[in-house]
Amino acid sequence: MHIVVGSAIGGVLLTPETGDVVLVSGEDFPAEAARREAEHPRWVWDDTGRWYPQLLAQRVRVERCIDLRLCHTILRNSELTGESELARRAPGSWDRVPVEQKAPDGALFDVGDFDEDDEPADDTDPVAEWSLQQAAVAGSAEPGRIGRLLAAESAGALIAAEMRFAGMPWSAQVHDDILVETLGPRPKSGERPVKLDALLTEMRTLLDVPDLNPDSPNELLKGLAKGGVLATSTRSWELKKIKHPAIIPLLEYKKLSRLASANGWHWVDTWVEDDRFRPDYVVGAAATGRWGTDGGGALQLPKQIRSASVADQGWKLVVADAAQLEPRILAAMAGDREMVAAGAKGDLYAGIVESGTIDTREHAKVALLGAMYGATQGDGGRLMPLLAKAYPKAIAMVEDAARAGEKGEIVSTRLGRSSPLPGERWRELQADAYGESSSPAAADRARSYARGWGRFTRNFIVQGTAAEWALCWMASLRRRLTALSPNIWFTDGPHLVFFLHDEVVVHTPAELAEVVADEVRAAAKDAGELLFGRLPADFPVTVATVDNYGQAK
DNA sequence: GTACTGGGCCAC
DNA sequence: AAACGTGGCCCAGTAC
Repeated sequence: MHIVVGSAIGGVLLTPETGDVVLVSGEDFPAEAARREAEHPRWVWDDTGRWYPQLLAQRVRVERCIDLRLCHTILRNSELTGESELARRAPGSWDRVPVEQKAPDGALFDVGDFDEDDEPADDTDPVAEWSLQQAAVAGSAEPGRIGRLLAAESAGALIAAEMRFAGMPWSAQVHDDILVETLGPRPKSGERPVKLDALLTEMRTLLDVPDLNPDSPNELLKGLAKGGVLATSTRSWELKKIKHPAIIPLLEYKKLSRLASANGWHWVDTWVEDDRFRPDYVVGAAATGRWGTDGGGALQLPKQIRSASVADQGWKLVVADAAQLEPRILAAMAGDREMVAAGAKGDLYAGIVESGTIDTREHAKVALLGAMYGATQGDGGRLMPLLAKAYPKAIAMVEDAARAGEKGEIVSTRLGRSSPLPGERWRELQADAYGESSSPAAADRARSYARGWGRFTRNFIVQGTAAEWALCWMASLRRRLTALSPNIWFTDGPHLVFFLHDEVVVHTPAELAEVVADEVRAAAKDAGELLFGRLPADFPVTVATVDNYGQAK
């Protein structure tokens, strides 16, 4: 049973699969949704971010949905549905950025101005779009796979909205303590924290450059030169190679100033309210299906401040991450039983060493990462060929994906998310390299761009399939957590509060922490089966039950 | 003032 | 050791 939700003059139009179409006022919509949720429908709407927050605000939670815009994007691009009517149509309103989303710098996209020549949009009816999508799935060679992807993506949209609603526990007080400890007391605006100031004074003295400006790479380079330090750039790892007493306070300065600017007092003021951190998750932000965030920098919470995420009194954080997820995805996807076996004992890299393929764990790691990223130099590039001998199936799969990308072809994940085509400029460059007026330089450049796109497609299939695994993991975990404490509002029981590629955090009453940990593991098993059936591939998760996020790992 | 780019660095 | 994928964010510098 599904119910399509659309807006109409006078309110919200509900179109159930069977039964009458109903118009309810916007005000009555949450109550009506709550009433119908009892029958466990799948809600079908254009953008989860447009409908679900108002439901959550009225304490209405839904079990299942289809996010038409997210699904539209997948279906338009997927190789599995390339022949569908939906994919063959000219771009329309479903291919546009939804009106709520913001452009960089905070300006709103004006959807009306998207294309001046466009007719007024006549394709916005969600019922019609839903029919097209169902037809696309039904006509696909792999309806099961693509269908699972759409369900998982939509579950992700619900989870993103719920995590935003719940917020991640965040103690402004503990965060402030960390800042005071490392930087000194909060300075007046425009002033440097005292510890940064002391480091600057020390640098200036050691270099004998009283006007050294450490905040501009250009100025810093000049200042270092004036003090007799010849650096080619101001990157930390470059500076580390230089032996000079001023380098030590400089590196410390860079570290502290990063903390102050990215996650300092201003960050807390902006992103933490009522001891909750609420980033805006963007489902499917990356082409690979990985999520992004809009504001708050939730993709890059430095380890330094994670201990400020503190569970409520009587509650715990259950922090779980999938161990070596991407290489395991690679092994399972390729059906490489040797590589799967290497990971069976828990540490895949150690398993590779044990098999006699590569000498040390560290080498095994860079070689495998190199295979997935397309390393050509250093240890990764050098050692990767050893893997090709021991694990031909796995390595052939990523190599094939790279070759396809170099030719400008599409590659796809396990469930059928497909890579975009390279841009206009990329094609021009390739065409120029074969044209009559081609020069050796143009050919070199074309080859270099081709290899670049090959690295993207090589990584796409692994990163994208790992993102699918993570979506399935979370979707299953969400169901399981709800089942643990049914009939109560979800933030009063164990619930997801954070997600980062291969890691989740659940905020839970302490007495349920152990059960939650079991459910996290069980959900990982579900995810493996959803993607790979009964193939004997393990996706172990490490689980830590802690009082604050900093204690995990 | 706003828009854009590159440098640098954080996360996975 | 530092080149090899996906992001976000802050800052400085520059163009308008």
